[in-house]
Amino acid sequence: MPARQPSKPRASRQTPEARPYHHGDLRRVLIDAALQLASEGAEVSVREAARRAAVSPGAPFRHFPNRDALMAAAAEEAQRRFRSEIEVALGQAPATDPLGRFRAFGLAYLRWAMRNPAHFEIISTGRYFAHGSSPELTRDNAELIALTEQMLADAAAQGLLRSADLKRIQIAGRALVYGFARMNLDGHFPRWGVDEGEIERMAEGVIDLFIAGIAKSA
Amino acid sequence: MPARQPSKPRASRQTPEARPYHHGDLRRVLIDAALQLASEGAEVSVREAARRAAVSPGAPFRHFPNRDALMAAAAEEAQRRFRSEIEVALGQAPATDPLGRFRAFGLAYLRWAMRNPAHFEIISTGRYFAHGSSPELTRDNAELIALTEQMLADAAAQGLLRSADLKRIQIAGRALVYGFARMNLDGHFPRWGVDEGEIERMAEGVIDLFIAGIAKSA
DNA sequence: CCCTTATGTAATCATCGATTACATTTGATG
DNA sequence: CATCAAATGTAATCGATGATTACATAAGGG
Repeated sequence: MPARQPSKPRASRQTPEARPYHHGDLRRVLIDAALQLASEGAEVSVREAARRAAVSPGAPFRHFPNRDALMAAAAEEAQRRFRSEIEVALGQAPATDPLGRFRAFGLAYLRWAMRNPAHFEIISTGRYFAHGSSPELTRDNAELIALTEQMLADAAAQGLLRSADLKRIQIAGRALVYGFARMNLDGHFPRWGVDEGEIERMAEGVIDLFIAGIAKSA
Repeated sequence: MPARQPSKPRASRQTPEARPYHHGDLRRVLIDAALQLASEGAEVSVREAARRAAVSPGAPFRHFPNRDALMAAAAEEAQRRFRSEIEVALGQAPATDPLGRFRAFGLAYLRWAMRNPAHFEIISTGRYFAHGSSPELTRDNAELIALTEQMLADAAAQGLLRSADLKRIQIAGRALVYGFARMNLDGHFPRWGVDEGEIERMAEGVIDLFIAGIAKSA
């Protein structure tokens, strides 16, 4: 090991490989490590995240009271990315076409879920941390739901829908998209997933089928 | 402890509380314990199942090579119950009405999933054991899927469907029903679950909406 | 400068899945 | 019966994990 002067406490200025005692932004690094582990298909453990951050196994507990809190923080980060992508997609959809916006929303939703399955699972499953334990996640999700309700209300106002039961349509739409994402996650799409774009095309087809089903006339 | 005659090897005939060395049907008891644990919301551990069977922590591994194998066996048992209930429902639906059978199938599927959420998860999620590791489960599931495909083909043959893309309809239907079940599982139905039947009524409504969407005319 | 607070380490614990060596039963075969 | 091999259960142990505790080190404000 490199020579260490015991009388000089300023460790931050030591040899290059001498890591300073304090990490800098361990909390953030742990969240990133957790998301990274998940996306690699590995199971997320606090210790492995600590290992990746080159820090002792107990260190993470200075930033998170328990494993669930780390997962909740990771979920919040993932949700920010998810939501950001959806908002970009909606920003390109004309406000005058509510069903078009509905479609764009569903496409962006599924696109992200197909490409970030592990992160989607962390966000949605409530297995890694207690369901209502993250107000940010709850509020964020409620806002997304409110968005879709607004689109359906607009569509109904323009007389575009066959049924007036918006609640039912909204639940069905959520179930359809959520179910498609989870089928992908849970391995229910066998080997026509060899073509990367195949699943995403099917997602598009399913969304279009649904919209055609709720839209007035043909 | 009760007197024990060391010269008499016939342990099965001892005092009432003296458990025989061999359990009798440990394999089955372990599977039931696993399903019981899951339905109680507890996480299933091999040790806890062994505890409930009043057996040593190593005993289960005489019947299952590892935890996943136990979960797979539990999944197979759950799938039998699931499938049995669906077949009963289909037995009461007239063969001449394919869309009615489709509806009955979806209702039975969701009814069981709503009432046995933990077991539904074990069957469907592929998190407790490798996905293709149970041929029985795979085959069983494929048969259920084939059932729905047949219904849709019959409906198309009778000219009941608006679209000829049966594959797309079938995937959408699966996603819808699977998504609804998983939303319930993952806690996406907040507190209008207080009324027990409320969710099941919503499930019915969603299925009807879907069928109305794919059926020809109105 | 000192002292409080934040943050990291080391050591330790209980639980879990899994393996190994050993003990007990069962049941087939002679 | 008697014997022995196979099946099944136990005890002890291992490595990994989440979590806690006591202690060490750094940072920053009086």
